[in-house]
Amino acid sequence: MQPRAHVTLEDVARAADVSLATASRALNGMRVTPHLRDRVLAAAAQLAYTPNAHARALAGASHRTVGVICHDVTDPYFAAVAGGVMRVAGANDLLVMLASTFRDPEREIAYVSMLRAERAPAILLIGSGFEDTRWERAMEAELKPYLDGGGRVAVVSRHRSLKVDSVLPENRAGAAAMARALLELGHRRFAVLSGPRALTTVIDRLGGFRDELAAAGVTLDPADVVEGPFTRDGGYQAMTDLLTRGLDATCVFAVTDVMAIGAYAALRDHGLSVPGDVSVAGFDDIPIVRDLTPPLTTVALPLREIGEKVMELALTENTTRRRRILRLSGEVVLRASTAKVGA
Amino acid sequence: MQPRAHVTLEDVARAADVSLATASRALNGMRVTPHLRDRVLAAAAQLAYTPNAHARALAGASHRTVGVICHDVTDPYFAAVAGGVMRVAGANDLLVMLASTFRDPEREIAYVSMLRAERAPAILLIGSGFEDTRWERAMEAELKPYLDGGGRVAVVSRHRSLKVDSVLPENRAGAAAMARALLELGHRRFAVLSGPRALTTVIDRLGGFRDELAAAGVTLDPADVVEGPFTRDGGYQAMTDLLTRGLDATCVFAVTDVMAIGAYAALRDHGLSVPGDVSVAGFDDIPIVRDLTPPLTTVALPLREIGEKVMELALTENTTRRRRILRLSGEVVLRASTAKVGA
DNA sequence: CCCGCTCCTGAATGCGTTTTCAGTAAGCGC
DNA sequence: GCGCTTACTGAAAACGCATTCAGGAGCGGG
Repeated sequence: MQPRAHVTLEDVARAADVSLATASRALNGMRVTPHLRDRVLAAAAQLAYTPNAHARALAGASHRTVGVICHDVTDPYFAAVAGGVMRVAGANDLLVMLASTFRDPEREIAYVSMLRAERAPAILLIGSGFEDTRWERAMEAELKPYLDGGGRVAVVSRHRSLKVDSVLPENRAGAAAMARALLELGHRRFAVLSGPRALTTVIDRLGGFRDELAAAGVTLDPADVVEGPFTRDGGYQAMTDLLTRGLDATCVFAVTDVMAIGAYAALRDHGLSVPGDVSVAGFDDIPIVRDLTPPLTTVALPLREIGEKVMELALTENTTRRRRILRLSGEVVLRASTAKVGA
Repeated sequence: MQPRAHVTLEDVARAADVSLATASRALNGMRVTPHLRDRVLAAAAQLAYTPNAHARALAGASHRTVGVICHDVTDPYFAAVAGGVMRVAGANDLLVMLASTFRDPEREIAYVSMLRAERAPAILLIGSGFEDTRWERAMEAELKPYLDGGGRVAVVSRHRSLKVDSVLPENRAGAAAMARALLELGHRRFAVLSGPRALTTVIDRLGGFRDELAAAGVTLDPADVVEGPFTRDGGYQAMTDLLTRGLDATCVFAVTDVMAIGAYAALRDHGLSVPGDVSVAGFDDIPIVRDLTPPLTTVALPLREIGEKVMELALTENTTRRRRILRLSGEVVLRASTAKVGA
């Protein structure tokens, strides 16, 4: 009763009593006598035939499975971006091979290699890269032959480290705008919850924030910048460190919403209220932050659009002479987590 | 300067001056004279050779890309489960083809078909199915030839609709336990924020909750059960409906944490406090709910483990005579969103 | 010193499609 | 009715790799 492991085109051709070539053409909508086409289609349906994508890819038909590599599928930031990626993929009948590195650079490179083996026509890298470390070199070495082989690569937030088409949130400008907004609320003493300093995203957000403060004559003491991983617990830990050491600031800027969520928890555990005792601001505007109490002031990035754009970048030919860079700006959204000083 | 589109095994063999067969064996770690093996490996490295996964799959080597279909990549519930799936996939050198149906049953079936074409050795379906509708019939029809062809299917929360290996949260028992916990707090008048009633998950959670109340002599008026999509906005809308129509209950049970988040927002917008004016309970224990204000009382499911188990199910041969069902129980976690009545 | 066995190697085959190429039947104009 | 073009069809090659099969070299035992 066990049917053949797989129904092949040959089975369909035989059932329809035509040649392989004709069956193939009928199934692919090329010109075939209606009479024969119907017979082939009927046979295919009857046998529940599904073309073998591998054979098809081998034989030269373009294949429709792109690769996406992210740091952590679990992260709300990525989830939001992935939403955009998936919508565009779905609209183009593409399948997405998704890999989560869980922030292990070694795995990231291994995944590129696997995606290369799959002959994915495009690879998307989502999440910020390291600035100038051996990992980025290795990544470039891995990507080079892929690009040479006609593969397309598009990235989010890795403009510095990788010279490929990219979607780039205006991290620097966004952080600067946030600095201005906070200064306007009267804040003068700041603390920053920073992510790993080697990440380009951190460099830009931190730099933009600090420079804007400096322009207003406010200096950010390096001791008030605490570093932690880009996670909720990273934010919790960083905020706790700050509190233990004696927090002097009236306002805390977390370079990431997810870290801000951790900061909220740490502050609550220390009996401090937001924004009563200290104002908190984040960056990204992941969906959940508007449902926090208080809703988080943040730099709103068009997360879903970022995903859509990076996928579109990977899907369209680059006709320009240079790599394409799409800069998407963020917008400061003031919510209840930040208050006027003295108010 | 444009290198060959792709370096093939033949190129490597030629460069190493050995036969194709030897090159293949050397690369796959089969017995080959060390001298030759080194030459092949060196040539491969030098040419940046990457085996073509399609050719490999065609030639009969098992291929390592499994398929996962979910309702919405954007949903925190799925993100948490996906975390587990991805960990196990990573540990087994598997690539995951991920498809998000965005709750369109038609797309779900289309994706199964695509995954079938990709000859994925396993397909995972994550998220609850419909009870007994034409979609599930169509799904079964699509899955049948796949299973017959040796494909493996494992699902989460679809035990009724699909007769395949499954991981099954104890929805009914969990909801019953929650009912008991809430009764114990003194609540007698309840409202429920329900998802689409055709979903097995809803049937079980709602049923478990209602039956347990009934057992305690408390009846749940159908008018107090409001239905909405399994989303934050669905919860917001359902809660708002309830409030507009005049909320009589002291406690609201949302069949999903995500819906509870919407309920929080609706309550806040109506100037009601949780749990002062009304207690709220959820289901799932997605990570964010412990950072809500107040932290949400919920039925904690081992989300990541669910993902790990379903992947393991799909990866291991079913040696038993019947389909395997892994029941994972949830545990009521009382947090600050529920209060004693009259306290 | 020869036979037989073991261990490797290389040539050839097959996997399921697409696509080229050649061939055949039909259709058209004269 | 004949020659030419057009429109399909079928046979066969190619895609890149794993693997089977047969042959050859090396080795030990008799």
